[in-house]
Amino acid sequence: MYLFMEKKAKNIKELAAVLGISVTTVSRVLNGKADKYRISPATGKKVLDAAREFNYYPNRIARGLRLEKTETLGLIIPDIANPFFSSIAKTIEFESRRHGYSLIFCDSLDDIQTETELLNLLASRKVDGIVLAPVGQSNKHLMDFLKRGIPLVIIDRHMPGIPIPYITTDNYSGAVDAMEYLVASGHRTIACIQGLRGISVNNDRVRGYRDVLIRNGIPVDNSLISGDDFGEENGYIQTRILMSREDPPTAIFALSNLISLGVLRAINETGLSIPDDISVVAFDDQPYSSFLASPMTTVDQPKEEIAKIAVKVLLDYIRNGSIDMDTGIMLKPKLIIRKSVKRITDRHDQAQRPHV
Amino acid sequence: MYLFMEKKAKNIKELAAVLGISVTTVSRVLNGKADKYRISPATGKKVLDAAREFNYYPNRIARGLRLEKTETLGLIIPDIANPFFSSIAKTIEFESRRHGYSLIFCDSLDDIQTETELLNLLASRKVDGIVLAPVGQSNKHLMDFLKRGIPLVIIDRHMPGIPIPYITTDNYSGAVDAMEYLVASGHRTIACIQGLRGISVNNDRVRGYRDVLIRNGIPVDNSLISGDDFGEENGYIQTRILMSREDPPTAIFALSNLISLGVLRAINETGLSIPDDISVVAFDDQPYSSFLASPMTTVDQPKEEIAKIAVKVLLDYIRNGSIDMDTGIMLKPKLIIRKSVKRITDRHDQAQRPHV
DNA sequence: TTTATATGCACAAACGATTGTGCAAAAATA
DNA sequence: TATTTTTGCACAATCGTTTGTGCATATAAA
Repeated sequence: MYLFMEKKAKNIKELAAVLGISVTTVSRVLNGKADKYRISPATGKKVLDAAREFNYYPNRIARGLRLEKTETLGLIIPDIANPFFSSIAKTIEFESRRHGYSLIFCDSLDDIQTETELLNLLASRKVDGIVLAPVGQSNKHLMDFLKRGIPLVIIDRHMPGIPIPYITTDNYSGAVDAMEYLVASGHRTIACIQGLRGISVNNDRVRGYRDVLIRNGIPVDNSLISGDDFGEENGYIQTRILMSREDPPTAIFALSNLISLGVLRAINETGLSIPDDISVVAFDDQPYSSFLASPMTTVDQPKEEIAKIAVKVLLDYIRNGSIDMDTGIMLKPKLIIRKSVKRITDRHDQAQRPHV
Repeated sequence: MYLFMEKKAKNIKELAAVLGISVTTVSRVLNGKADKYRISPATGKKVLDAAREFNYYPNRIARGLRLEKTETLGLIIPDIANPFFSSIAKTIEFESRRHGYSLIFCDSLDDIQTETELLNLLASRKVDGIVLAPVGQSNKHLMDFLKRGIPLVIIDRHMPGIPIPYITTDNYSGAVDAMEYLVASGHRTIACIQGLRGISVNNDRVRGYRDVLIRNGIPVDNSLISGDDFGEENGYIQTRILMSREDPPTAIFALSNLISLGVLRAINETGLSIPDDISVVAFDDQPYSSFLASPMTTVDQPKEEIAKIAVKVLLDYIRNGSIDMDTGIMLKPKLIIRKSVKRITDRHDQAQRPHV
């Protein structure tokens, strides 16, 4: 009977009791402060051995209360089922844990109300800091949240004029690369299916789209810039509309991976094929991008870098209690060229394009 | 100046102070126990108003310490970047929050050592319960963990002979459906690229594969059952090997979505095409499955159901402090037929297949 | 008017850890 | 041996809640 009894200590008091010493000493040893408080090596060893033997793990809730830090970070993401975000979440969790932090994960369901509630929830749970991939255009709730003094960094988007550090893709540069490639391939009528208007991600990408056209002397046709949502459905609808025009585009620039899935569905249904009938470039590379009916040319965002840097910036913020609020990091994405863009022989003897 | 000062109460003491009443009363009102302790409605209203006005949110760490429950669940998953798991994670987070629980999310990186550490970490963080998608075959660490008395449910896999409730797909039935379809389409030489051997998920799927062959009078060729990992690379390698045989299979049954991506890569490289040269059926449907070069026929696991039921079972477990440890729920998957399987006209006048 | 009951709230302990300070005993110095 | 210094550890307060119990005052019953 006795043989099968697990030796256990459910709290530091029990552990101290079996050792016949005070909880103070046990705590100090366990926190590596034996030297600072002049605990003898003999006592130190006894404590360490006992902790192992009795399978003692400190109660981190109590610890959090006393230390006023929980070694926990919060992560709020609009949709974890979106591979772009799940990939970022993976790295954030890994990096956090590597630094001794756990992660409370929340999905805002792309809803700003939920996002607001989640921020408060994380605050009441006393996370030491938050990584937020914000939804929506409004940032009033963020301004309010700032007052609580909880370290916060933003990823994916940035909110101009609001003093919160951010780490994002250089969306402008990504769009420019993609568009230069399309233009270089001879395309002149290029549609742009955009996501949520008004947010930085979208603005920057659309700006890249326009600039490249202008720079190449191609008139910007606003009716070719359509859509208003990063989801699949939007991609589908806009493509159906675009392809029913009298002068359909020869190429579509889809501003998100989900949009591009919608584009594919519409093209499938229309019986067209990529790239022969229509060329497509999409933002955000995916593991399956190269296995699609026609392997997709994509703008690959540096997801891992974004996540790593976000955690690093956040931890600095936490440790120093402050940070340069102008911290804004934009990472260059990479154009991955596959087979979804057709090379068009140009009818006009196009003047030499100026280079970027 | 005064106008711009936010009214704040950082803890219940401050709030009680401005109201001129005791923290006891404040706490009771805030927890809806006004009646039980006969707080007058007037006082009750005062407290509620003040809480709102002073933007007071209780410190849930302190609460957790006192109540010995944190209203937090733990989730351990082998790879959040895998869409199968990210989709499950999304539902688990949503359902948890709906019931007032937050989620500490951990990625075990498919590593059993990490998984063990995470279990201890979550224990020391005093989560009220854990949903675990276990990695590896061994379950010794789970047996050890059980002694801690923390409610635990397992998803995706089940561990025979270990008293932990589980919720999984009925993998056997899914495999049977897929195989019956392949056989009905005239295939006789069907390869099976499996994942990690020895675990229930894999065993059950392989058993389904075998049983259907036997039931249809097709000899089981063990050399057609290959592979040992659920990853993409395994799918790739095994396909290359299979396709270089003298008698290559006419169909491949890929036992995971990642394996099927590897299969696609190999087939692509070999210059073959689906379904003309080779048919493919894969376990686990994905959002992009229908947009692949040839839309893939898949076994769709009831991810959302699994997640919902897992949370429900776990919460029951937590509330009752115990549960029937024989709880084991297997949900039927659904075969989604697309265009990756070729209908083969049978050379032999095959006898009527017995039906399931 | 006196006694019994109901009403409305506060005191103080507890949850499990950390830490400034204090106090013996041992060692070093005088 | 007497004094000072060092060594080794413990006391008790604290973090922000929750809650059993108790104590006045107000109301009802006698």
